[in-house]
Amino acid sequence: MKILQLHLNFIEYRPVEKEISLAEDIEPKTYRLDELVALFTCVEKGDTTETARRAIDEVRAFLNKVKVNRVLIYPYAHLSSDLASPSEAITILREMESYAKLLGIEVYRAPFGWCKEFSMSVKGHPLAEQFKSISAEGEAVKEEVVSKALEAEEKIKSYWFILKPDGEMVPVEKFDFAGYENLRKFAAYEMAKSRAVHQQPPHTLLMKKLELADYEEASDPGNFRWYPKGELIKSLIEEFVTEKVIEYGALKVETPVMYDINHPALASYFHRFPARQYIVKSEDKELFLRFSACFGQFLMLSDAQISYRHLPLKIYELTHYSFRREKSGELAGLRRLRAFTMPDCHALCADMEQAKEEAIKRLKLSIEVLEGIGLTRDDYEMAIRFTKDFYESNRDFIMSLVKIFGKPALIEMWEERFFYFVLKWEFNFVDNLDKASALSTDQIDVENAERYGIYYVDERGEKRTPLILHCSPSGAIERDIYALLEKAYKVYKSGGVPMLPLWLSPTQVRVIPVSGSFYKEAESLVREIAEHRIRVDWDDRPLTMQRKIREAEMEWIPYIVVIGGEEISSQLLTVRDRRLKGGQKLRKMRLEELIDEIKRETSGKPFKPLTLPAALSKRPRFRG
RNA sequence: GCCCCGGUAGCUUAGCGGUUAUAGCAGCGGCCUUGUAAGCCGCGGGUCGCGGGUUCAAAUCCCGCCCGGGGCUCCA
Repeated sequence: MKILQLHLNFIEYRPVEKEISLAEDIEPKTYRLDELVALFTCVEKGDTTETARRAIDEVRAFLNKVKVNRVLIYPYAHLSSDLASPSEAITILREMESYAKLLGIEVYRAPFGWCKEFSMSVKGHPLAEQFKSISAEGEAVKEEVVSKALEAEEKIKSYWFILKPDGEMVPVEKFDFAGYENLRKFAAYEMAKSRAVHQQPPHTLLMKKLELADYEEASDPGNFRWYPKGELIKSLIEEFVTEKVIEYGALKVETPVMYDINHPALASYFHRFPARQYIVKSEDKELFLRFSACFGQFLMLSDAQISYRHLPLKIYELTHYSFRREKSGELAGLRRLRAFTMPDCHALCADMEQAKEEAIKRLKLSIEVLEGIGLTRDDYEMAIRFTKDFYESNRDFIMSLVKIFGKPALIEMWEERFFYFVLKWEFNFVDNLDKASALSTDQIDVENAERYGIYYVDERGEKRTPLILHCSPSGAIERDIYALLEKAYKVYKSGGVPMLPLWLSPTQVRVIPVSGSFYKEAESLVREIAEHRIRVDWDDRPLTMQRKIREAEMEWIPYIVVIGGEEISSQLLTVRDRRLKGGQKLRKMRLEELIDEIKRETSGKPFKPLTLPAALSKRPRFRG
């Protein structure tokens, strides 16, 4: 017996005409049921009333789980090629019905032998769609989940290890995590993934308080608004990542954000995860919003003429945005969004040797990028995932990844390949709630070149399929900001002073005149500093100096310069340095020294002006 | 999507069946103006998330929806 079990919002069906003479008598009107579990049932040769009862026992366990007590038994022959005879089938279906009634289930049965039309709405939770195969012999009942991805997940067998930089591979349960607290948390999160935390993630409070970003109720959940300061930080990181990837040698392109659901090259991708897409209905077609830059770039590459001389060929796009309609309960501040900004760099490689060589370069690139953004190796943990086959023939390569990273890494090894890649690594940030999320990642893809018809021509003039690496050197930009804010909060929690890297601080220098009589001097100081491409502003509001300093500190401003009579007569500035503690906070320095110090510390990083007025009295408040 | 928790002024919040719904910060008006984390006085400001219901009476109780947080699950 085969049962397609669906948890429904509703179903409507209408018997249209009898298909066989044995068909049951019934009034041919429209029947409707709400909030139920439908059992599309196919009776096979060899099924008995015993099979029927066992099937209902199975179903009842599920009903308890989803707290539903209404069931529709719907004869559905299309699930098997080994059907029982109609008379047997009717008997068994009736047995299911009466046994279910006996168990106190509210049960309905659609008529057998009719051609019926029906429409229904299936619920969206992971257990809503299940396929059951109930055997006649009474052996264990198999339960399969219909979604291909979930099916793959079931088959997957993972073996977890810690790989040390010296090359030793230790099963996770035998590894001594002393001194590797962060790695322990990461491993625990990856392997168990169940942890009850009832706390607002700290970064969501900070993103509002610092006027960086906020929820936008008028949009879909997980689509954010960005205030001027947040937009500045975000676009600075975007530009930095882009500069680094271009320096690495990638070709920067731009591709559409939406694609035709019915395009042959994309259909298989789309239909694999239809519930995760945003759909846009246009005049005569349906389009889905991209969840990564893969399609656009692959379609472009499949039209390109590529020679082995061009390889490795690197292509890059910064997606504004990528869309993933994550389930509402999965969204979390800037950590998990439905619309996010994702650098995506692919590399076509001639063969595995070239792919490995290139992967090493990209690993180093990713470390540099995170370092530049302000995350050191203490802030993230490495995971490497691969198939057993790949491991056996590429041990040295895997070791070298860990050696470059320089800390023990979490290893997940799969018995067989069910994704499109043979290896992938990630850097994962562990936050204040002990949640881990991936930042940088790279994958070795052995499948998509063929699927998209991407070829290169080798030395002998023959068409060959390249390998494709998929790398995001920083991960989603929003997630980088999440990591910076969570890191700042960690510092704060342990008694330190939270701040952003100088090159990302919206205001780098705040000038505060001691009183109204020094506004002129303050303004000209601001002009002078701004000429050096430093983000400087000044507090011209009618408040006390103490108050202005307090507010500048609450904005995490790295340098606060107070200007009054002393500074003007001595030609020395009094600079309050956020990084210093207590009595040491105040430094006496010449203007040129301050400028030099800032230029030195921000060298190699992009600069953008803050799009807010330099005079604070002219600034609106976006929040509180 | 399901389960649990929450939503009161721009922000943080008191009130949790019974006068005209608290307060601080912010905003606006005025006063005050020299040394490193909150100067003083006054004035505005509320569809108590939205919709429905129960009640003589609802911010308060019930139902549905929206938004946020957490969990389940998932992350191509």
